Amino acid sequence: MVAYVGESGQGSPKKKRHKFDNGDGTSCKRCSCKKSKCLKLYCECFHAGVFCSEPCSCQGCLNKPSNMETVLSTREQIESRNPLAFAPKVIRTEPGQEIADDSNKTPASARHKRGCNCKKSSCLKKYCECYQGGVGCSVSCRCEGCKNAFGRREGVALISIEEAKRGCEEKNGGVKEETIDNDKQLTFGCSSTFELQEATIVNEAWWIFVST
DNA sequence: GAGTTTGAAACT
DNA sequence: CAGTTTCAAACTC
Ligand SMILES: [Zn+2]
Ligand SMILES: [Zn+2]
Ligand SMILES: [Zn+2]
Ligand SMILES: [Zn+2]
Ligand SMILES: [Zn+2]
Ligand SMILES: [Zn+2]
Repeated sequence: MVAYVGESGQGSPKKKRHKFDNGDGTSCKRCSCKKSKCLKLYCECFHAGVFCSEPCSCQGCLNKPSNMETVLSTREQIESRNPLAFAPKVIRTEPGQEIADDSNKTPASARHKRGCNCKKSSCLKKYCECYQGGVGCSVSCRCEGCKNAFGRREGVALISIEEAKRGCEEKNGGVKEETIDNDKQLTFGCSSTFELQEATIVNEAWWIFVST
């Protein structure tokens, strides 16, 4: 198995530099778990793959080098249920170019791994993991009323025309009328709903915008 | 510092 | 899979 990344980790570059130096006390704070014993993903230290250390104010902590066996086995247990449990929350491409780039591109280089599920924060507070990570929301997010300052979730997605027609036939009894306008716009309606679908050509293929 | 709000993680 | 509970951080005062 992979060597556990401890506080004095041998694999990590030995940087003593404090991540957050506000200059006034409220800095470099770590976890303050009370019930999880720092052996569940609730604990940010455990979740980040590091042992608890000096700045932590946890109670009944078991996330220590002296408890390496339990830490590792617990970690593997959780990882077996969810292989992405300890993957980086945010995937960044380059340290420099992350913000102020893609306004409406779907791929989105820097994104949260599974997206957020914010209901009340509008993704504009650190309650939102996307916002906290400094990345915009993406199609994998299921946030409501997203106002993420780093980029809002796209309200639309692209699906292939084949997929759209298939859904139309399965759920609505088939495609009703289909018209092609100068090879530029394709329109068809679903039989039962009369819902009009408009498709456009992107990359030599028909695509339909659907709200998400 | 105490109390509230929030959404991920855990549980059923 | 969905609904509920638990949890610790973010936030407010
Ligand atoms: Zn902890
Ligand atoms: Zn800790
Ligand atoms: Zn701890
Ligand atoms: Zn969010
Ligand atoms: Zn998001
Ligand atoms: Zn969002």
